[in-house]
Amino acid sequence: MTQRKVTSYDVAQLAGVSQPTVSRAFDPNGNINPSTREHVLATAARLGYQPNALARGLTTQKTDLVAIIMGNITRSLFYPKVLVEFTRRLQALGKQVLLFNTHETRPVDEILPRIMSYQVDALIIASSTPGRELIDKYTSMGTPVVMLNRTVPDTLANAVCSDNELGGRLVADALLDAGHQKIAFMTGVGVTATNALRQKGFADRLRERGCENILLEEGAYTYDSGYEAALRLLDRDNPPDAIFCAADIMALGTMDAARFKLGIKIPDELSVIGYDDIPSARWPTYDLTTIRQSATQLVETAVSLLTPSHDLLPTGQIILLPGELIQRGSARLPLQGES
Amino acid sequence: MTQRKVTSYDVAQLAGVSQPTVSRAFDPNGNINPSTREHVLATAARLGYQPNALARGLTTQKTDLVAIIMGNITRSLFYPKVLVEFTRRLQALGKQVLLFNTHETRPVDEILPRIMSYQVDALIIASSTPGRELIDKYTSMGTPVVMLNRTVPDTLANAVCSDNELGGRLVADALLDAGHQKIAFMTGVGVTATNALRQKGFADRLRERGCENILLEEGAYTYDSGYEAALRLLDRDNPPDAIFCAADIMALGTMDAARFKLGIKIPDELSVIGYDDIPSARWPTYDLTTIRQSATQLVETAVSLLTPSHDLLPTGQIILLPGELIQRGSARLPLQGES
DNA sequence: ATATAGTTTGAATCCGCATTCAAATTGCTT
DNA sequence: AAGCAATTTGAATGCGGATTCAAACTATAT
Repeated sequence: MTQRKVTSYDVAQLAGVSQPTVSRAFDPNGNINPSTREHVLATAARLGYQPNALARGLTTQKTDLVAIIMGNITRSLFYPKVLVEFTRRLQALGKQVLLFNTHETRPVDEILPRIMSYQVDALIIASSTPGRELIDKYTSMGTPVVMLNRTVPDTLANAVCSDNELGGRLVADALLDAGHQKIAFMTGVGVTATNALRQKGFADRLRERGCENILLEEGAYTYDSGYEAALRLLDRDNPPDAIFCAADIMALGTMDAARFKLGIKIPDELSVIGYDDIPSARWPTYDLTTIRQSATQLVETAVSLLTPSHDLLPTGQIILLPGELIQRGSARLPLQGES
Repeated sequence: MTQRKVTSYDVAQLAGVSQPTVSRAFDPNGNINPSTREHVLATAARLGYQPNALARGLTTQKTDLVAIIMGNITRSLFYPKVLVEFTRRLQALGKQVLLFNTHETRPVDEILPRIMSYQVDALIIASSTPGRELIDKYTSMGTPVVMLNRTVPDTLANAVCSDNELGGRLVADALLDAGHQKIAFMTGVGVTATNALRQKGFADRLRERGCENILLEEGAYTYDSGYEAALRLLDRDNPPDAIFCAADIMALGTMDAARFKLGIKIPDELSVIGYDDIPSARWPTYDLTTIRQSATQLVETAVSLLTPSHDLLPTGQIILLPGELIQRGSARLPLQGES
């Protein structure tokens, strides 16, 4: 039942060579006679031998493990998509993904040491924000750290972010161009950078164009919170005629609250715009106008930062990827200037 | 920049003890003087020492790594939920998750050896089906293997599944009770066991109650495929007045196709029932009647199979978890027998 | 045939920690 | 105070491969 694992010594013995030779056979750059390699590999295959990644990692100081740390990813399909893109790409590079979930009650900093004990080659942090000290500790020890859609000021780690501020500005322009006056912003929860930047770009641009009164309502990055926040926002004396939600998933809740609970017509009486372009955004029921944030592109960029093609890995870089306004049916279109 | 990692020898030296003593200080059951332990741990903390999990795994033959293998998980939030539940629970047990994605072009069996090279303590396979040989190889080597919602006949691995056949039967009863006659089933893609069992239970029960004509249409576990399949199904001479979709996500597509493309009223002219109870199912737009399959419960059960509280791990077990019909507004309710 | 450079190979060692086993220490008993 | 068990500790070793270095062998040049 419990047969011992096959080791390189077993293969060596059966193949009539020494253990280092087996090791070399499995090293693509190993100095070994091609015929010997062939023989060793054949023997290995016969025994079902597979090098022990732990032992290998111990000597080479390289594990091919990449840790991915994510917060709550089940609010919408955006982060699951990000996760899958990461694992696909990393697997293709021969890396394996060590996955961690941060919980409200279990902050990043507590689990980081546990992660690092596995000697991961790199660290990807998405949708949760670690403390600067730890980040810098690992970065300075030579472990590349890349944050996704989060930044930590004054750190050595790199970050790849959607240009949230630009996204906010794009939405502001779209709403003003469509002639909206009473405009609201539905925030995400907490002081996540993404949330704040989307709001900042949005508010800044509105003000630049002379719109000062922005209604604010707090959501929590969930459908339900969007639904509730929309009710609070719309069920008042002077309700907004346009709502920009910090995330698509809240926009969906907003639309449903408006349409089904309050009987408000979209986009005739209310424009709703989201952020992310999750799959449901283009379902006919919603047909949500939104800022597209490409998971593929974010991940691609993040991964490229991990492979130090540059000799010394860059530090403290923040790469901003521009989003794109996807105009669909949930928001009034810009006036054609025909008055 | 690249300072060497702190090892147990460094701690030992600074603490004035031997390396084994450091090791014992970190072992909760280690035979060590409490005061010595305290001193060692303090020194370790001062140096920022963290035991190397690789080295530890090499000697103990236990890595606290659990591999999770999943196929395409971004079609709906069901599998992301499963994944998050797994990582949460496993993390709580001190385990780490090694995540793998199977791709159409990259079958499970090819990546399994790579996974096993990391000496994972257990293997969880969801939404993709591996070959029996490999499964048995690892199981017999002492690595517990648990499959989720998949089974492989005649294998030593355990499986935890929603009782798909029962689910199908529940839906059949609900539709017949509501007086439906022209009933259709929308399949998932391929010969996944879940899909086939849902269909079997559904068809069997319909036949048992005298309904022989079941329309079949093939979907692919996506919103779009559900949309398309619904069009094919409804845009014919004698269209069904009830559709049971093998997954919620297809049911959503079906509803939108019916309502928005074909102008069919739900549930007055058409009943739609799904399977899973994903979050969107209870959004007001959809209000989808469905079979609830609890991710939490599936995961909980699967994890309990990994911790061999039983001395010898059970083999070849298939645990079926009953689903529950959640009646919402997308399907006509059962007639109250008032004729 | 002999010297020399280039290939291949194996013995020894290391990676960082856990564990075995014997030695040293401590505590109690009588 | 001697005797013995229970604690506590350290030296040595192993886990499974990678790597260094020197030895053995091959090929080429003179």
